[in-house]
Amino acid sequence: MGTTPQTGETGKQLALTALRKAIGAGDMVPGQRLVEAELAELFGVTRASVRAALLELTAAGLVERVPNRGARVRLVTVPEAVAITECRMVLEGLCAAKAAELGTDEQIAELISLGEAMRRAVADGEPMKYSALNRDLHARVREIAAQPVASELLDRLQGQLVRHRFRLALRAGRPAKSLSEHLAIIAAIADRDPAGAEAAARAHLRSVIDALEESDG
Amino acid sequence: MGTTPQTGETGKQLALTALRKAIGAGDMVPGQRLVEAELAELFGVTRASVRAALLELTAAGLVERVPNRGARVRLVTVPEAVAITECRMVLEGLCAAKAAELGTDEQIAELISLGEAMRRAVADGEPMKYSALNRDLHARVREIAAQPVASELLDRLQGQLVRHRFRLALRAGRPAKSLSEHLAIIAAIADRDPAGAEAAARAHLRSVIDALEESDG
DNA sequence: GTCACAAGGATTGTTGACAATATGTCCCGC
DNA sequence: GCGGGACATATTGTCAACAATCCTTGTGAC
Repeated sequence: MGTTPQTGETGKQLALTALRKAIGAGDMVPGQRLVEAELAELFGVTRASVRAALLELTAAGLVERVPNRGARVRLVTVPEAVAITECRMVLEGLCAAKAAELGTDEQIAELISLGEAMRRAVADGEPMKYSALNRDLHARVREIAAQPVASELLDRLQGQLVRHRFRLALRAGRPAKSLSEHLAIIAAIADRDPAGAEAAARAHLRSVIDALEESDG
Repeated sequence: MGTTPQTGETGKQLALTALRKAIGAGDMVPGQRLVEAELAELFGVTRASVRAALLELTAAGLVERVPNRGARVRLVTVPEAVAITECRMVLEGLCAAKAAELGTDEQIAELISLGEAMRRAVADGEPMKYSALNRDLHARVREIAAQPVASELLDRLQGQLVRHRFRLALRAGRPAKSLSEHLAIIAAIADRDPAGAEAAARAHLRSVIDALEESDG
């Protein structure tokens, strides 16, 4: 879903994916000006396409636009990242509770095996693999919760944190702490305990917030 | 904030406010096609402005767009309204808890007087005034909570519910129930009790969800 | 030396025309 | 009578040129 860079895309879609990738990869640093004409030439599309893409990214919260002064890559400060994560906290809590309510046996078995894979990744010292599994787990929980609205909001919030999440994954000792929190979420969902699942999800993101606040600078 | 129809607006802003108003007022019914050229002539702006406005409204969740087939007013089903309200529930819970934490004495005094005004509005049988005060209260709580991120998400969600909220306000007996729930939220915030405020806010929106589900059709 | 002001340059916002795409219809073959 | 394919139409997506706006820089008066 996230990665569909089909060749036959329309100009706007092309500009959109290109810009998303560039911002995510850090090629465009926060605060950098995004001049429509430059981007148009860079991506080989017209200014109108770039313009549409910039509008969409503005709505997604990735770029900032001032009426007659242009667009810049949005800078997400640490306090803002904390506020975003607080919202994620309650929304993921909602999803975890719903998942505990609605999950089928097979879905829960999948979650458990995902948890096992995460445990192995940490044991083997593969932070990148762990990070990928981490995303899988959150996505899976949201899918089970069958809450498209919450899921969309979470996507939106997540999109603004690419830079911070990247920094966080590299902190020593973080994966081990994160792992036990994730396993607690899985256990509560497996127990069909909505309140417990919500509490576990919240505890996890509270811990992410603490880590964020320590790492300011 | 919501109503700024300044005359000197740019074309896109003009189209945006006009479309918002038209959809909110019900002039454009859900499912209705929104043809760019028609709207452009109707509002006296160019197609590009209408286009930009439609993109923004799509991001806001008010209209639906399929790539080469145009835009329609988005239809929000009752189950979807429930899902939206569930998200509101946890986010407003977060804001209420934060408000209980951060509110100054004056701010809390304001909330209490707002609650008094609501009580009077119900006693006097003025549902419209009550509804306005209701919006004021929620806005005020969010302002005290100082959570721009959550606030923005709530705005977005609220925007999709205009039609349903309208129907809900007219239900008999609803204001009285709603009033006591609101007073409970205010009391918990005044007691500086974050957990209690969150629980009260959740209880309130849970009751809204129940009312929504009863009123399907 | 500093402030006010005006010209210049760069960038966004707008306009109208053009191309691409999807839908609906009609006719033809079976 | 029914299904399939080509045409006509309506609508969106794209393009290049124009107008409006804002920032910068340079100049002159005090």
